[in-house]
Amino acid sequence: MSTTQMMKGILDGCILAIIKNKEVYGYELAEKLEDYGFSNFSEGTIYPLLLRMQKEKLVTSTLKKSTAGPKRKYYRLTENGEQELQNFIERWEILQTNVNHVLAHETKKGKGV
Amino acid sequence: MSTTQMMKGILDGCILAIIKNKEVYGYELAEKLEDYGFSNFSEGTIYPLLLRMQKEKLVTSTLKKSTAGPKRKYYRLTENGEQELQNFIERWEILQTNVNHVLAHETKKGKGV
DNA sequence: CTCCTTTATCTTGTATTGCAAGGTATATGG
DNA sequence: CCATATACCTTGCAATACAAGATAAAGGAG
Repeated sequence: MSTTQMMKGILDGCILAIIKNKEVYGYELAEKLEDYGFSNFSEGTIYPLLLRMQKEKLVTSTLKKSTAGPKRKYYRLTENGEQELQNFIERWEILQTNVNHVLAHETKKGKGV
Repeated sequence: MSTTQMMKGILDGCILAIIKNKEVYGYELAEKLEDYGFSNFSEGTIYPLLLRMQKEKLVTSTLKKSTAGPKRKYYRLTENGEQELQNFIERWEILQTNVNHVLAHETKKGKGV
């Protein structure tokens, strides 16, 4: 059991949520996720994931010049992506409900963290 | 993105939580998890997971006769298992906080489910 | 007794996905 | 030309959920 495993299938949703608000590029996205508290994850995670999401038509990308390096690839949500984000939110809420229900089963015995 | 992927590393914690309260056997555990709302998962998920947890010394097992079939293997938490359950709860709370923070970023735009 | 159903466990193989490690490309400054 | 920072990509590995199928024990029908 590790934090790694708990991220499976959840990072996707978080990325969709961030992109929805405004165009972002990969490097920037990684920084934002760190700000949100998702630590210890590398570019080896984020770039393959973005490419996968583009292949699934959840996002589109546009190259734009940067002032300080190679071109940035900005991502934007497609309609499919918005739908998928909504699906993720619903699944996440159900998951939270179920897991918290199971844990309440345990913490009711008195183990306030 | 699927429900399957979102379960990674989370099922472990839920199982530990259920076992903590009272000895249960695999088949029974599967039924309980379904009651808690975890649908669509099979014995091919639960038995390998229980064996893995036993190998990691998180649980111990005892065989007991059943009135209606082969022997049942009852599982019980070890001290390591209790510790791991506490670790899981902490990780789960952090994950919830982070993901909900990201989603608030999105839902603030007005999309009440 | 033999066959079938229900209960209960285990094994094998596959797909998904997070991540470390390492590689490539562009702009600026010495 | 070379070093550094920014930015992106590829390869290979490890963890794990699950479908499909095998095994085993007990009770009832014929």
